[in-house]
Amino acid sequence: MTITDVAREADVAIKTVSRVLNNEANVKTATRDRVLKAIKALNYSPNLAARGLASNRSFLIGLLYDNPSPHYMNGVQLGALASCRAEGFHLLVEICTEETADSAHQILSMIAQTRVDGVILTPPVSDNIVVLKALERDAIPHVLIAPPRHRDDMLFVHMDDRRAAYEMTSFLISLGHRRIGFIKGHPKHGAAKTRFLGFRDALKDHRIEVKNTLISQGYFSFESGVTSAKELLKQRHRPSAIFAANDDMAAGVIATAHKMGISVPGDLSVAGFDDTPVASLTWPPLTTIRQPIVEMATAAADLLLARIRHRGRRTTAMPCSQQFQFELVVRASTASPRRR
Amino acid sequence: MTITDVAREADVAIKTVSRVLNNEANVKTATRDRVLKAIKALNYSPNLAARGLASNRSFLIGLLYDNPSPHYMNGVQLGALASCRAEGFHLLVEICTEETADSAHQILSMIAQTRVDGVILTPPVSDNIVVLKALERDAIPHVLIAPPRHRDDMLFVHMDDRRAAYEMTSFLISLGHRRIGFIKGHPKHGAAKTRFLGFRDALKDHRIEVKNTLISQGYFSFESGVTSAKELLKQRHRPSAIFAANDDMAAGVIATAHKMGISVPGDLSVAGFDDTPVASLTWPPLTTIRQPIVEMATAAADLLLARIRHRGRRTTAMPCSQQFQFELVVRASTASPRRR
DNA sequence: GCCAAAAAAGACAGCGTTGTCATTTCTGGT
DNA sequence: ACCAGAAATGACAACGCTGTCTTTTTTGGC
Repeated sequence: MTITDVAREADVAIKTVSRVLNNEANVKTATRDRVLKAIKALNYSPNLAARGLASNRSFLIGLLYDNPSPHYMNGVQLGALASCRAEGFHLLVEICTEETADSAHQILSMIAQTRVDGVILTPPVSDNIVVLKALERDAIPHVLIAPPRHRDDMLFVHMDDRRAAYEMTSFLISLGHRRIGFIKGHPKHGAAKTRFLGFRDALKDHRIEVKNTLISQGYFSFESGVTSAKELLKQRHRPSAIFAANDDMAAGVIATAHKMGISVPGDLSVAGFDDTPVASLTWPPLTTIRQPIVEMATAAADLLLARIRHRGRRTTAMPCSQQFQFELVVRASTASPRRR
Repeated sequence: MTITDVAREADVAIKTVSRVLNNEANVKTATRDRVLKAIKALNYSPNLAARGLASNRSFLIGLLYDNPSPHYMNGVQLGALASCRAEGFHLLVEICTEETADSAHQILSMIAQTRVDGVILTPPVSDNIVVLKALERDAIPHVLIAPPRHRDDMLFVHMDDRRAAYEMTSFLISLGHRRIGFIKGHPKHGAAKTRFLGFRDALKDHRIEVKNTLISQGYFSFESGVTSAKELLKQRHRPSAIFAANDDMAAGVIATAHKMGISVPGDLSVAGFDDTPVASLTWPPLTTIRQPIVEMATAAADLLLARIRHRGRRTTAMPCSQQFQFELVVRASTASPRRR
C-alpha cells in the first residue's frame, strides 16, 4: 500500500497525493476530495520513514527524562502525547540518567540516530547546561519544562515556583507558625533551589530569622524526607511546621511524626509541593501546591511544534514561553500551632 | 554525514560500511576495525529513516498503554527502554484510552504509520481481544504483559496473580481473620479477575464461606477504594480484614478507616497488591504483594526483540513466555484480629 | 605453484516519499 | 475569442541506506 496505489485509484500523479497529504496549496477541492476518498478506500497511511528520508524530517518528538517521580512523568507524557497526536507527530521517550558530560553525548547520539524534529526536556535535564549548549550548537529545536533560568531565545513553560513557595510559607506564618522547618529538594534540580528562595523570602518579609538548624537537605525521595524529618524533629526546640520541597518528602515527614508520636497537624503542621496523588493518600492528607503538569506539557509540545513548523522564519510574533498558575491546596495536614 | 563519507574515510565501499553497521559476516577484522575507526572519527551515526526505508524495518518498538498507575507504567518504560537501548531500538509510546473497536483501529493506524517492528502491550490493552486479533492478522510481532489468558502461540510475561492473591488471603487467614472483605479491581483488567479467583480459592480451601456482602467492586483508584471501604465497613457485622486488589484502593481503605475511627491494624487489617511506592507511604505501611515490574518489562522486550531478530525462522527452541515470582511483603497494616 | 571453492568486497538498483522544475489548465480583462 | 498570468498538476531526480548479484581476493588440498 503505497502512495502510487492511491495515485492510481484517484487517477492523479503521486505528487498530487503528496500535496494533499501535506496540506499544501494549489489543489482543487474536487481533486483533494477524490484523493481523500482514495486514501480512505485503500486505508492508506504514509510511510514515515520514506517521508523522513525525503523531507529530512522525522515527525518524531523526543522526550528526555530523568525524573524520579512517575506521576510527574506520566503527566508530561499525557500532555505531550495529546499535542503530538493532534499534529501527526509521535513521541520517542529516552531516559538519561548519566552524569553531565556523558549524558550530553548520549542524548546527541540519540538525536543523530533518530533525527527527531525536536525534543522536550523535563527537569532535571532542562537544567543541564552541557545538554542545552549542545542542542543550541546543533540547532535542534527544544523546549524546556521548568528551567531554572529564563532566556529570551529559548522555548520554555514554567510555573512560578518561588512565588508558590512564598505563598505556602506565608500561609504557614498566617496560621501562627514561627519556627518553620524546610526540607530542600534535590540539589540537581533548579526548581528545588527556587522553592527554597521563595521560602526564605517569605520568612524575611515577615521578619522571621532564617535558621540553618531548621533547614535540611533532602533529595525528593520519601526516604530523604524521613531522614530530614528525624534531623529536624530530634532537636530540643523543634519546629511547629515543616515545609518540604515536594510531596514525597512531606509524606516522609508525616510518617516519621507518626512513628515519633508527634500528632499531625496538632503538634506539627506539614506542607508539601506538587500535589501528587500521594498528597491525598497520606493521613492526614497534605496541604500542598498544585502544578498543572499535563497542561504545561501540552503547552510545551505546542510551543515546540509551532517552532518546528515555521523552522526559522517568522520567529517574531510567536510566543516562546508560557507561565502557568499554581494553586495552594489546603488539606488537613496544617493547622495553627498549639499554645505552649 | 552519511555512510558515503565513512566509506571514503575508510577507503571501502559503502556496502562494506553497511555490513559493519549491521554486524554481518564476511568482513575481515582489519577492514572492520578501519571502518569502526572512521565511524568514530567522523562521529557518524546511521540515518534510521533511510535504514528503515531500505530494509523495511524501523528499529522502533511501540509501547501501548492505557494504565491508570504512573508507577506501573514508569517501571514498564524503564525496563523496556533498557532492553531496547541495548539492541539499538527506540521506544515509541502511545496511549489508547478509547473503547475496544475504535482503539483497535487507532492502534493499527499508528502501527501502519510508524511501521514499528513490534509492540509491547500492557494491561488492560493486553486483554483487548480486538486489538490482539488485529495484530495477529497483520502478523505484527507483539508481546503481552500480564495477559488474562495464555496461549502457546503468543509471547508474554506474567506473574501468578492468582497464586499471589491466594497466598495473601491465606496469610490473613493464618493471622486469625475469618471475615475478610475483598475489593475487586477494574472489570476491564484481566489480572483483576485473576486476583479475585485467588482470594476465592483460598477461602474455599479453608472452608470459609464466600459472602457477597464482603465483596465490593472497585476500579483500582484511591477513590473507589474509599467508596468500597465505606460500603464494607458500614455493615453491622463488618470484616476484620480487607484485601484490596491493588495498593491505591488499599490506601483508600486505610484513609476511610482513619476517618471512621477504626484503627489499623488494631480493628482492621488491610492488604494491598503491587507494592507501589504508596504502600510504604500509608500509615501504617501496607502489607502487599511485590511484582518485579521492571524485570518483567525487560524480559518482555527481550522476548519481542528476539522474535523480531529471527523473524519467522527458528521459532522452535525460542522461549515464548516467562513467569516471574511475586513476593509477599508484610508491613504494619496487618495483624491478628482483636478478640471480640 | 595451481585450481576450485570459500571468503571478502563492490556495483547498482530500489525502498516510498518530497523538492524542483516543467507543463497543462484555468481565469479574467480585453 | 485571445492572451498573460496564476493556479493546478505532473515528471523525475534525490534522500541514505540495504538487498541482490557480481567481481575480486584469499584459502587450502594436491
